[in-house]
Amino acid sequence: MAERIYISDAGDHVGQEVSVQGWLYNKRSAGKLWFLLVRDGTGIIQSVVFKGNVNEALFQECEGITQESSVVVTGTVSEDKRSVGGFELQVSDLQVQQLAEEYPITPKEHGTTFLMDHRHLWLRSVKQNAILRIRHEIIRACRDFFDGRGFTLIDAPVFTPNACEGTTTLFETEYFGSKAYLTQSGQLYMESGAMAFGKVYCFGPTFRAEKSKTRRHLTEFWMIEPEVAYMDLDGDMDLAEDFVSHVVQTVLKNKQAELKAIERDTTALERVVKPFPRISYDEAVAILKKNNVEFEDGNDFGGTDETVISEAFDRPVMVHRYPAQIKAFYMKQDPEDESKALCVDVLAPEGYGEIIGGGQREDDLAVLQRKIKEHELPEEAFQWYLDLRRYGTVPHAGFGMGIERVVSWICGLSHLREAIPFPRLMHRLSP
RNA sequence: UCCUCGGUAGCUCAAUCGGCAGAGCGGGUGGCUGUUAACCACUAGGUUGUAGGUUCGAGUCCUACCCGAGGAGCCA
Repeated sequence: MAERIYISDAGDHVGQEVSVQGWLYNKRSAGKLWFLLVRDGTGIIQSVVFKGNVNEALFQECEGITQESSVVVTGTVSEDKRSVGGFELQVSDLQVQQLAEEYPITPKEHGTTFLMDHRHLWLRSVKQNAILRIRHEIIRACRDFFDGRGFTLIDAPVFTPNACEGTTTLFETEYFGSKAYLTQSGQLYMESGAMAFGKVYCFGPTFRAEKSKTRRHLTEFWMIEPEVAYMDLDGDMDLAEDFVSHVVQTVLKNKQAELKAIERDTTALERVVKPFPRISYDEAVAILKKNNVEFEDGNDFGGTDETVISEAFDRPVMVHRYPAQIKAFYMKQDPEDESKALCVDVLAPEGYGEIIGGGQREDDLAVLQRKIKEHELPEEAFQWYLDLRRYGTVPHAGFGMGIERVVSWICGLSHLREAIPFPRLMHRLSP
C-alpha cells in the first residue's frame, strides 16, 4: 500500500511510490500521454499517465475525468524540470472518488461578479489560496505579537446594547422584544479589560452598516484591538509601529512562495521597519497644501488625501492629533491644545490608506460626561463605561487594526473582497 | 443618498450609419509520447436584463424600471 502524502512534501519522497488525495485542477493530453494536474490544498503536482505503464481501462478513464473531480492518484515521485514545481508523479494507479459535473470556473478569464457568485469554488484557485494563506499568517503574527508581550485575549461581545460611535452605521436586530446592535468595535469593552488585566486585546468580526461601495469597505470585517492601562499616545504609537513591522516582516519571512504566487513585488514591504515617521494633523495638512490638494483645514482626510500624505514617505506614516471635533467622544483632548485629540491613524504606503485608528482615551469622569452630552449620546447606556472612570481611572490607550486592509495591502490587492474568505458587502450576502 | 459606467452563448467579449447575432475559451467528437491557461480538425450552443415606444426593419434610438461595477461621503 503506497504511503499517502501531501503534495507540499513530494520532494521528500523522490523514487518512492506514494498516493495523493486531491482534485483534478487541469489536464492535457498528448497521444499516449495524459498530464493530470492534481491539487490537494497544499500544492499542485503534475501526474503523468503513460499508456504503456497502465492498463487500457485506466488510460481510457483519464479522457473522461472532468475538472475538479476528486481523485486519488498513486505513482512514483520523480524530479523533473519540465514539470511546474519541479516534481511529478509517474502514475501507476488512479481512483476517481467522484466525477465532477461541468465546473463553472475555467482556467480562462472571468469577471469579478461571476467569481464572487462562485466564491465557494473560487477559493480553490491558486491565487485565492495564496491570499488566504497569507491572511492566516498575518493573523497568526498578530496573535503571536500580543501573546508574546503578556497581553491577555479578552473577547468582546458581538451583540451590543448601544453604539460607540453614532448609530447610523449600526446593524440593528431584534433581541427578545428590545433592540440590539451588532458591534462596530470592541474598544469600550477592551478599556474595561485593560483596567482588569493591564494589557488586553480582542480579535473578532465587527459590523458597519455604511452604505459605501468602494474597494476599501466591507460590512463585516475583522479587527484586532489592543488596549493598555497606564499608556499614553506616544506609547500607543510605539506599540503600533512595533506591531505593524512585526506582522509585515513575519509574512515576508514565512510566506515567500505565496507572495510569489500572487506576483507581489515586496520591495516596498521590506522597508516596513521602525521607526515610522510621526507627523501631526497640521503637518499632514501642510503636505496636502504643498501638493496643491484642495483641502479645508479641520476636515477629515479622504482616500485620495491619505494617498498623497503617505506618498511623502517610504514606510507607513503615523498621523496624530486630529481636530477633536471630528473624532469620537472617548478620545482624550491634547492638554497643550484643547482643539486637538490625542489620537493616531496609521496610513499604509502604496495608496492603501488607513489601517489603524487609535489613541489615548479620556480618563476624566466629568470631561467624559460632558462629551457624551455634546455628542447627544444616551448617558444611561454608558453608565458601565463611566464606572471605569469612577473606580481607579488611569491614562490608557489602544488602537484597532482592520485585518482585511492589512491583507489587501500586504498582498497588493485592488479590492478588499479578496482579503476575506466570504466577503460581506452592501450588495453581497452570498455565498 | 449622489455621480459615472455597464447588462449579448456556460464564461470573456465583438457586432461600423438602425440592415443575415459572431469569435475565443469551456462542452461534445476525432487526432497527437513531454504538455505548461498545450495544440490541430470538426461540432452543438441565443427570448441580446425587464416592460413599453419609434421604425419597413432595433443588440443598436427613446421612456420607465430591475440588477451590477467603480467612485464620493463615512470609515478599519
